[in-house]
Amino acid sequence: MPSHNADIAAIFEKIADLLEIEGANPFRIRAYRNAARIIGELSVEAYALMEKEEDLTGIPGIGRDLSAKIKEIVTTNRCSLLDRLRTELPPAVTELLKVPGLGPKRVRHLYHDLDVQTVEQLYCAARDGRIRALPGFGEKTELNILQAVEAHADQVSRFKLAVAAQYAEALRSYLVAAPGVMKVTVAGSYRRMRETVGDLDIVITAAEPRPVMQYFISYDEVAEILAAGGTRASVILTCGLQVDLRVVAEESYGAALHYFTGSKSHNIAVRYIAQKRGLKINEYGVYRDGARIAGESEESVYRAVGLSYIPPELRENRGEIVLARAKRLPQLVELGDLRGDLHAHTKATDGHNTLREMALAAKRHGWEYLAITDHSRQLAVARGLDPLRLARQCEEIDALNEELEGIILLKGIEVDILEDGSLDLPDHVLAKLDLVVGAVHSKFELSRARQTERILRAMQHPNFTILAHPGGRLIQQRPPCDIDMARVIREAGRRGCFLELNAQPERLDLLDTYCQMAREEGVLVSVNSDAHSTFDFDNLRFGIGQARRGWLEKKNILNTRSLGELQILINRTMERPARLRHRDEQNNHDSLAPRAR
DNA sequence: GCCGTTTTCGGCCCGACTGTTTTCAGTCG
Repeated sequence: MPSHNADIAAIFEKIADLLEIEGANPFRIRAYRNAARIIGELSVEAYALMEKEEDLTGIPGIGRDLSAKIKEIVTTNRCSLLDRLRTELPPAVTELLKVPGLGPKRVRHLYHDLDVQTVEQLYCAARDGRIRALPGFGEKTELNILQAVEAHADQVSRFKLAVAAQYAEALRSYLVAAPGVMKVTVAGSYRRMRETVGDLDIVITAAEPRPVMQYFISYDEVAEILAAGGTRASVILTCGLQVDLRVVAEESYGAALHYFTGSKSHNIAVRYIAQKRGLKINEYGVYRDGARIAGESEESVYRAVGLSYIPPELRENRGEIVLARAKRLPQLVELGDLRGDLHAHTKATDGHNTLREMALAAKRHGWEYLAITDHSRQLAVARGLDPLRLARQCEEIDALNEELEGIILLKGIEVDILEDGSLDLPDHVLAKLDLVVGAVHSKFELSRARQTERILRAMQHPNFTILAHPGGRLIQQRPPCDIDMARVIREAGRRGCFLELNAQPERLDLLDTYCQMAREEGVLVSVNSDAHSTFDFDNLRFGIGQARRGWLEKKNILNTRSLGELQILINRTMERPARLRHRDEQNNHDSLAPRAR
């Protein structure tokens, strides 16, 4: 089996770590880190490109040398440079870099002078007082290392976006009441809507920074103060989340916000462009010959370097800068563009609300339609529906549609895709529904070939509409299934099927890179809540965040369509409630007629 | 190690805070 992109990325990261400890050229190290990121995010496998004899040096950041190393890794599962580095340094020392306060220089000293190779050995050396004697170290540093290792043991590395949001929003409402505060914005990966957040970066404008800093570190939930200077402070909250806060003057708000939103890679690229134009960008503004020319808003920062405004979700240095220069950035979808939701559950299976409650909640969100898609019988733990119970639910939906104004319920099912790719309900049952959402809920560990075939076969069913949570992963709990997603997306395009972007905070599945692929293949994505209660509709904001990270526009999203347009796209003869049929006839909506697939 | 709207060689983002120094290196974001 050839190496996957994730394997290649891990090798490049390891090489970068080891080179850094060796004291190699920092730009060479950066090249490996860049390459690790780029390969890790690539939406197509490097080995697949090689099979097609495509030139890997066409990938930005991959030159002749790295291209050769990728080929070496793919064909031999080894990398001779890494093998050589391993003979010079024990690979475990790279673990020491993860200890806060330890960088490559200190790790090198610890290894060469004290033969410290592991975190355990580091802890013993600190406890025995051997570290303070090293040049450049002192008693305080030794104590910090001791505490960092102790804290490291039970540290949660990243927080799911929705969890971080709870802490961020509470802290934000505390901070807006700080003395003299004008603006408070949570920046960083939170603002970029990454699926997980490592820490919170908060930018504040205020005339006087010091009272704000004092107010911040007095927050009830602050467990530990890591640093607190005049304009910048870092704390750890009781939940374990680190918060970095920066206070700047009003005139620097845009520059500071840009800087603290990142990503790091995006910022480096933008500053490089500035440098080429004889400008300097820092968190206070954009400068020419020491004179401020921009920085009060992010728009002004981008304008100063000849770029159009880049929304935070795009700032990953994945090609957005080239498009911003050409003024061809996508017009990203917004939460308000949604006209309905195509995946929701009720009390009939594992949901918590009745049909009526879900319908009324959807109406309150201002939507035209809501698809009811309870589980099918195979999912016994959720009391999945058999044909009889499903038929009863359909009757209830018909009755509600006749009664309720301003919202239409669609009759659907979240049907299990069985191991062989068949669907969990008979064809004649599925044929009666408005839409069929297919999902894998078992046998996650099948081989890539079998898992891919399973899904392709399911999509070939004439009534199949949407593939739910395509990757099957649960963030930080379950890895994604091994699936050839490129093939699945192409097949969806051929069959006229759609892919779901499931907005549940623990799923956020389709991944952003696959959203980009779907967009390129012309496959529409349905951003669905998978609501199990009326509260879950609010999760759609995270789904829309992920869609925006995947460069999706309103036109790329299935459920931004009106009911009439949706009906054409999903190609079902929906039995419309009598009052709507009457209106249709009056308006002579020819375009609503279903089209043959 | 990559890259080119000055360049195939000589560049490669920038500043705050801490601790160990006694003017700055290391780390972090």
